[in-house]
Amino acid sequence: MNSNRQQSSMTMKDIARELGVSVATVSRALADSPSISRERREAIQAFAREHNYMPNAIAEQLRHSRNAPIKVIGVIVPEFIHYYFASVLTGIEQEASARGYRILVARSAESYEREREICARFMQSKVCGVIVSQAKDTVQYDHFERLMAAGMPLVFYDRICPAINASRVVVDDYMGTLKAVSYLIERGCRRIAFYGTDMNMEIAKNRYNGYKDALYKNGLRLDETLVKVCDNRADAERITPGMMRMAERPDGFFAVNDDTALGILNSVQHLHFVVPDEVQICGFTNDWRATSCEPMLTTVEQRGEEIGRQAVDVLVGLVEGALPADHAEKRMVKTSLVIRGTTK
Amino acid sequence: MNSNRQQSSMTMKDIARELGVSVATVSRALADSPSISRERREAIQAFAREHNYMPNAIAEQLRHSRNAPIKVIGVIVPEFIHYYFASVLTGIEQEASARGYRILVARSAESYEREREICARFMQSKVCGVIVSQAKDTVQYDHFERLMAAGMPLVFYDRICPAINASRVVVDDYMGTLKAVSYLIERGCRRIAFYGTDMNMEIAKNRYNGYKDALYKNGLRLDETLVKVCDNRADAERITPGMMRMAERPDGFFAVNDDTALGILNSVQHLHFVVPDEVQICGFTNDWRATSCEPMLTTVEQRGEEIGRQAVDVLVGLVEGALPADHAEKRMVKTSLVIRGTTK
DNA sequence: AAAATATGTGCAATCGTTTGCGTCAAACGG
DNA sequence: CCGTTTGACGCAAACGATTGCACATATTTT
Repeated sequence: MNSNRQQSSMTMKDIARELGVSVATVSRALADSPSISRERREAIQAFAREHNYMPNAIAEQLRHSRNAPIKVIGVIVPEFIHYYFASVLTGIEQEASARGYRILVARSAESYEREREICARFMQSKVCGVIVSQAKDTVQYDHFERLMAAGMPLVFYDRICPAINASRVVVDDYMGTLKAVSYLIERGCRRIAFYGTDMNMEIAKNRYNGYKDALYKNGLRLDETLVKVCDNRADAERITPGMMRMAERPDGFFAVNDDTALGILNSVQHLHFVVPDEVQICGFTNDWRATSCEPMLTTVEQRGEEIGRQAVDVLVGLVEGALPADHAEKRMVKTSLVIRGTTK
Repeated sequence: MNSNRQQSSMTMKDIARELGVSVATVSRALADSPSISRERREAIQAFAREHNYMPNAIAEQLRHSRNAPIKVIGVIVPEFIHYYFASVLTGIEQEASARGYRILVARSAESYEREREICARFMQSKVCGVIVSQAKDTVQYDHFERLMAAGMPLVFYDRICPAINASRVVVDDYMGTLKAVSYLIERGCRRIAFYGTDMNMEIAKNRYNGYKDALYKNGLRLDETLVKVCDNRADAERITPGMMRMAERPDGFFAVNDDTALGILNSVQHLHFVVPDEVQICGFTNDWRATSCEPMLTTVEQRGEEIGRQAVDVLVGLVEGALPADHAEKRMVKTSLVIRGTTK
């Protein structure tokens, strides 16, 4: 119905025509090439500035597509509203922008289907690489394999894909959990419950192993009745009362994320247990809510921003050739335990 | 040091050479043009599929730059980790992706300087339009004006720029606040405190007006000692105790966001006031933490996703010409009051 | 059998830049 | 005064895809 937008496209051709020179001269003048006479150069630059000429990035990219990479990174995030992913995204944006890259962002909504579509779109948008954390849903990896086969640099963060030998940046789940559970033991806990995610995600296994090893190293035995698949608040509130009514009730809880930990906290308080005197609780992430409960939550700081920055660092290395194309760089970011009121 | 990436670029030229035809024929064959013989067409298509050829988006865009817009939207967000902005971003991504657009995302970190740089980068990335919520820092608008002067469609959300007559999608701050404060009055509050942001942001004024009008309409008078500039938890915890020790202490609080409301809740509980019996509290946003406090927070649902979707709808309208280029579409998204435990 | 019509292809220009190479004039050395 | 160097610029090809037009065969019409 309506006319199309103008987008104020002043091109080199326009400048050339206006100043009666060739396009090549304009190009060189704007690139400050010494092979153009001072006067002309300055005249052209002045003219360009006045009419605020901006080079057409599309054309530049097309021209350079043989050698220079397009500085756009595709980023796939399961959800924006989770504190952890938002902080990773912050780190990614920060580092990318510092390195002169832009980011194309998409949300998988934890769905394999959407993840697939996004990969396809990234592929044909000619991004220079992809940074991704898998959807929970994802159990087949054809889309990632297709990217790799096409030579697209790929970096996983957090939720990695064990079946694919790609670069990855993860938090040190094992040590983080081991230290946290050790701390609970040190503070007097003897029966520590573990609320974890479905074991098909790599991070779930590592945290579980950290938990087990902390127990063993401290001479405690593993009681499987204390291990539950539970990774959200609602489930935690459903399961916890039963746990607390066991003959030998837990005196400590470790949860794979703060949402779950908060559910536990709420549950035990409703049952009139005193935290941390009777029950101690430790979460994982250190999100917003960890400081808005009473008492405040002891938790493992997951350092999302650092993970994001590292992911970009690896990807840019791959893209610019600092790292061999087929190299799979594996980095681990250290956690730290943030001690607050839910532990003694 | 290392060789450059391959990105497996199979071009039409490659197909043409391999099959001994011209590039034009390949182009037409892939476009399913009937002017190419059946056999050739199918042979070419098969070959392309097998070698998974993907059209070079860059080249396509360059070619179409005269008439077809580039389907990439630039999005500027102050912070990713705030629940509200994360939900707006979710809405933007969802609608954009549904309409076949991709989003280039950047974070201003509440800084005017960064906002400026981002605008410049978006400009030369040739995005088809920009969706932005201003940084708190921003008091001059030259960067936005430059975008508009260049004919770039621009849509503000949430924090609009009153000095610029651009399209905008905002939440109904006035009515949201009016309804919330009216509800507090209905539940028995007579002295309601208002914690608001610095009044140079449009949303702050509107919420304040909603507060005032709710008071007047219910025959209460405005007491300026109950109005504070305070928009975060730390400040709320600093200010609130003083308020509660006033001769005539407030019996209700309205805060411009949930973070602040939670600070109030925490403060008054430490002073051993019972919520909601002695003090009632209402926030604004309905973020994650609103359900992880005790009692849970009554708050105004801000519907970030809807705002994001509407913003994309307006922008796409502008880009594709459904709306006149110079039209400034102003939309308002209705809020709803979510009643929980901090009110009677 | 000549002319008109299909049918299937290729040529070349185009989008906006970049860049190797050629050109042309002025200046220089001898 | 002629050959060579130098400086300043233009020509044209290239990046990958699209498309109007021309061209060459076949097929049909008079």
